Order: sequence, then C-alpha cells, then structure tokens
Amino acid sequence: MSTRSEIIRIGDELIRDKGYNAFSFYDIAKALGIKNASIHYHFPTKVALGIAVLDEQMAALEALIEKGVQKEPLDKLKDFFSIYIKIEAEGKICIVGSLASDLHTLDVLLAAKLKEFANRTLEWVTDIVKEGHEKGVFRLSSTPRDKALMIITNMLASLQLTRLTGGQDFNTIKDTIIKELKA
Amino acid sequence: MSTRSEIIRIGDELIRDKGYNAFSFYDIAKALGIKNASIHYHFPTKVALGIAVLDEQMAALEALIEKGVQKEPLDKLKDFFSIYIKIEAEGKICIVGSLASDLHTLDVLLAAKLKEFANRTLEWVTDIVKEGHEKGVFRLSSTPRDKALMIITNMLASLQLTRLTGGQDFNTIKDTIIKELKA
DNA sequence: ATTTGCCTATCTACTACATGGTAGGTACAT
DNA sequence: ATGTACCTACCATGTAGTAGATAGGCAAAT
Repeated sequence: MSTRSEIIRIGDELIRDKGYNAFSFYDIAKALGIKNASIHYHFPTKVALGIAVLDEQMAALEALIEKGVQKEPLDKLKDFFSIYIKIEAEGKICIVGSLASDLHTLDVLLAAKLKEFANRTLEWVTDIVKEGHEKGVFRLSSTPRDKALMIITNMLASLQLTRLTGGQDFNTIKDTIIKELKA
Repeated sequence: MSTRSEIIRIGDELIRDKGYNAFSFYDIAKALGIKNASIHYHFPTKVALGIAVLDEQMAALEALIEKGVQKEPLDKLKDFFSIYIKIEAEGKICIVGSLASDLHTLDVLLAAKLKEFANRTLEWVTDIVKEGHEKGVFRLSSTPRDKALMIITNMLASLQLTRLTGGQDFNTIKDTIIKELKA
C-alpha cells in the first residue's frame, strides 16, 4: 500500500462520502499525516487524482466481471449487487451517483471517464439480464437494456435515499429486484 | 417575481445543475445583475438560502399533491412523473438526488429539511401505489412502500444516468414503470 | 571505497484566487 | 423618519497549485 495508492483510496472514499467539490487535498493530507504539497507530487492536479480514482474503479469492475464469466446469471447479478452492499455498509454512495450530480462542474476528461464507467456498467448488467432471459431464469417485460437500467437506477438511488429515509430500504429494494426477476 | 423569489429560483437551478457545494453567491448575483452582498440582504447565509429553496420545493410538492387528490391513481402517478419530465427537459437533476450526494457536507438544518422532503415524497407515492392496488388498477409484487421506493429510485437516478448514457433512457424507464404496474 | 549524481518523497513557504460573510453608506418610497 | 433594496469596500478563510530546499537511497563512475 504505497502512498500513491492510499491517496487514491482516500480520494475515492471522500468523493463517495462528501462529493468531488467538497473534498480538498488537505483532507487527504490530514488523513495520511503528510502535507498538502506532497499530494501534488503524486497527482499534479485534482483532476489527475479524480481520473486515477476512476481508473482504479474501472479496473475493479473489469476484475469483478472477469471473475464471474462462468457463473450463472443470478450469481452474476449478485456480484453486481455486492458492489452496492459494500458501499451501503460504509454509509456512502456509489461513485457514479456522486460524480453524476457534479457532472456540469467536472473537467471534460473526468466527465468522459465517468461516462465510460457508467456505460461499461450498463453493458455488463444488460448482458447479465439478457443471458438470464435467454436461459429462461429471468422474466422480462422489457428489453434487457431497459431492465438493466431499472436495476442500476434502483441500486444507485437507493444508496442516496436510504441515507434520508433511514431504515432497511436498501435491502428491501435489492430483494424485490430479485423476486420480480425470477421466472 | 421579486428579487427574493428570483434568488430562490436561480439557487434551485444551480443546486440541481452543479450541486450545492459548486455554486456561489456570485453565480446568482451575476445572473441577476446585482452584487454579491445584495444576496446576503435577502438570505443572511448560504444555509438560509438552501432552506428557502427546499421550502419552496416542499410547497410546490404539496400543491401538486393537493391538485390531484381526486384524480385516478394512474393520473396521480403521471403528476409525479411530470416533476421529472420537466427536470429532464432542463438537463438537470432532482433536488433530492443532488443534495443527497452532498448530505455529509450539509448543515444539520438543511439535512433535516431534505429528509423531510424525501419522506413526504415517499409517503405520497406510497399512497398512490396503495390506492391503485386497492382499486385493482395496479399490480403489485411487493408492499406499496417498496414499490414506491423502486419507482422513486428509478426516476431519481435515471435523471443522473441519462446525462451519462445519452439517449432516451429516461423516457423508456418511465414507460416501463407504467407498463409493469398496469394490472 | 568513495565520490558523484540522479531519483524519490517529502518538507516549508508562498501565490493567486474564490468564497461566505460583514460594515457602513446611499437612494428612494411610504 | 422609517424600512427596503441595493451599493462599495472590506475581511478571514480555504483552495489548488508552485517553487525551492532537504534527506535518503541507489547505482554508476572514479
């Protein structure tokens, strides 16, 4: 765990906890017990750090997809859910939801990475839904892409809403998605 | 349209376009052709403005609810959708989604208002779903509250995602919700 | 073996700027 | 003459980012 990777890790957590525009290099420096300027040694600009955070997330996503290629559709879907279960346990939100809110303030490079990440996620879930439908284990009343969008938006926003409505809303949503999907 | 209400209107737009932490009093002053300090005359602090924005949204919500009390459940639901249709046309996101992302940076008073607003919305949609189910026009495979949560999260996040995935995703999601609901 | 020199990672100290907020004044209408 | 709505001018703070110094490690050249 190099300083560089620690900076990325903390930057990621801060984005998902407070939002891109609400965290500063000082927040990271303080957490690591180093000085503000040392962050700039590893990442010349805040945008560079943001891009590194997204690159890391993208790599993790690809790894998760790769790990599950041979699994059954329902288990693939559970892999997808596992991302949000972890985030929910942290009391944070997902990086797409966080950065999407700040979209119109983001550097064009960062915005492009974000779009790439969101579309890759959508592509993955669409494939899962499609496969499940073709194998006859998922019941669909719309196109795979539509259903994937519904599932992703349910997950993404339930992380944001659960922090407002309190309770177990995140978990009931997750369970209802599976229940409604099962053929 | 007093200056005060104009400030609220622009503040609201800025929050839903750039996020609470990314807009400044200067943005509003510039838009109105007045000076920074004049905003402080109407709203002593940024938090006070944020609260006024939420109060206004809450009043609009109550008015929309009131206007539709005698409508059929499906039409009530369409009233609910109309909120998001308008926002989508603006290329912005909803205020709950925007502020929820910034939750951990918000003043405690503002956070409380936000929770109130989110819960009032959830209550309304839950009632609509429940009524539709009781009247036999909506088909449910979960509790009214669960279904309401699914619908709200679909809407909330599709505004955020549509800005990333481009196309007509918002509209297809909206149509699919209605299709899946109809008994 | 020691020197030379570069690379890494950090530091102190600084700049330029934007921010939210304040103080006090002015023009004007009721 | 009192309140409204705005102004100019200012302040304190926090921000991203820069410049230049230091200290240690490593490796090739002397």
